[in-house]
Amino acid sequence: MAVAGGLKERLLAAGREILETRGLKALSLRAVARAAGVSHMAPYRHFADKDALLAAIAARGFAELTEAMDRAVAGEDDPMRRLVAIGVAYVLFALENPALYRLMFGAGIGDVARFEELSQAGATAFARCRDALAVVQEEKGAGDSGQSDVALRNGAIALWSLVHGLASLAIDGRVSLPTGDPAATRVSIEAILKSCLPKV
Amino acid sequence: MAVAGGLKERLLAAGREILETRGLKALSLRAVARAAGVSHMAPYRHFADKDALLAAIAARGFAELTEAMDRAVAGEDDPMRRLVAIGVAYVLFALENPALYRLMFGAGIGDVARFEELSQAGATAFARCRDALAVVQEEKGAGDSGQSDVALRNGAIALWSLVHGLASLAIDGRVSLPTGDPAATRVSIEAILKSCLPKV
DNA sequence: TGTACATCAGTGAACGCGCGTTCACTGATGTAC
DNA sequence: TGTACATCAGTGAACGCGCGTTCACTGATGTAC
Repeated sequence: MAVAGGLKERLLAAGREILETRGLKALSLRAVARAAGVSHMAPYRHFADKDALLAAIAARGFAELTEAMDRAVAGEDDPMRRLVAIGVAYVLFALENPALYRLMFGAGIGDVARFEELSQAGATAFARCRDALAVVQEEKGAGDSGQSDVALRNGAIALWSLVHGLASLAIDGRVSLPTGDPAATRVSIEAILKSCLPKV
Repeated sequence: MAVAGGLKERLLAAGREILETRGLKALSLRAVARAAGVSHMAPYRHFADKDALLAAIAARGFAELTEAMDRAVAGEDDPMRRLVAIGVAYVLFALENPALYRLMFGAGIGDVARFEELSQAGATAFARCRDALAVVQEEKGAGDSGQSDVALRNGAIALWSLVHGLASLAIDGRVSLPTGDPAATRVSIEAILKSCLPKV
């Protein structure tokens, strides 16, 4: 039963599907195999074990998130506006893929540290935030030098914390954002992020 | 076998213990009963089901977190310093109780919304952050009025996002903070938080 | 003071469940000579 | 062109596991009369 794309791709797609329709708890190896129309042992041809399959799905999630951030800044030149656009895109991605987002941060995976591909994909997404912040900081403090490396590192961690925290709280229902109108959601996220972002 | 404190308290304590020593996955109803030295059915005398037990443990966690923040600001009068102290205490609490912290935000609980006690305890903790921020904002913009309610709401959500995000990223190993020396940990958290907090 | 009954905390056997993983296999495809 | 063998993706039965929950129970304590 060799369908176009190969079983590996089909398993990853089936996993994504289960994740968003039935949640993290339903994402078992057997359920994924079932959804892909294959015996429950077939996934072992492509993944060492269950966690390897989950980690691969999570890594794809980070790649998608990175793409979403890239799309959000396309055609925008102002550094501060780019930074805000990235933050908004980040939170929106989490809102649209809540279970995937949780999986990306290790929920349900035994030992996250095993999977280099996953931490790399996460680092790439983080780098988008950090780079956008760097441009804003350069523009602001054009004159000073010295300890700006530390300032960038701390600022980047704070920025990531801010968007990750808001995304998590919103997903877990601890903070409620307007959900009906997409534009209203964006405006609301933007207002929250701006209340913490460096003024320009 | 009626030991001082009652079985309910012992079950909650046993749950806390398992959580920190063996993690969230090991926190089953049967394991808690076992650790409390009681049959696996005994917990049903005190909790409707497994999730009710977990939610009770989580609610205690929020109460502890609130206490930790209160201790952190005791004897400190400067509003901005109070705000930072609360943030640092928040993140430190999460670092010291990672599995409990995850449980507090619903990890492993089927339907968090069922448990009013839990969401109340969370709201109380959140209120500590919001109130500390309110004092800072009052002091800053003593003259203006008008839409400060919205500004406070957004600022409080951003502040909570910031500390929750940093706590989560640190717990999940996505951000590494100095762990050996407690003082160094504090300094590091403070530096990160300050790079995002309103300047005074 | 004694008897009969109700309440209540905890017991322990049993259930059905889906899980991850093992094992030995089938059957198609590729390759060496 | 044909034969023998290796490789490889997927199969399906079977395993042992711990789980949450059901059920009928035991034995101690409280209470009414």
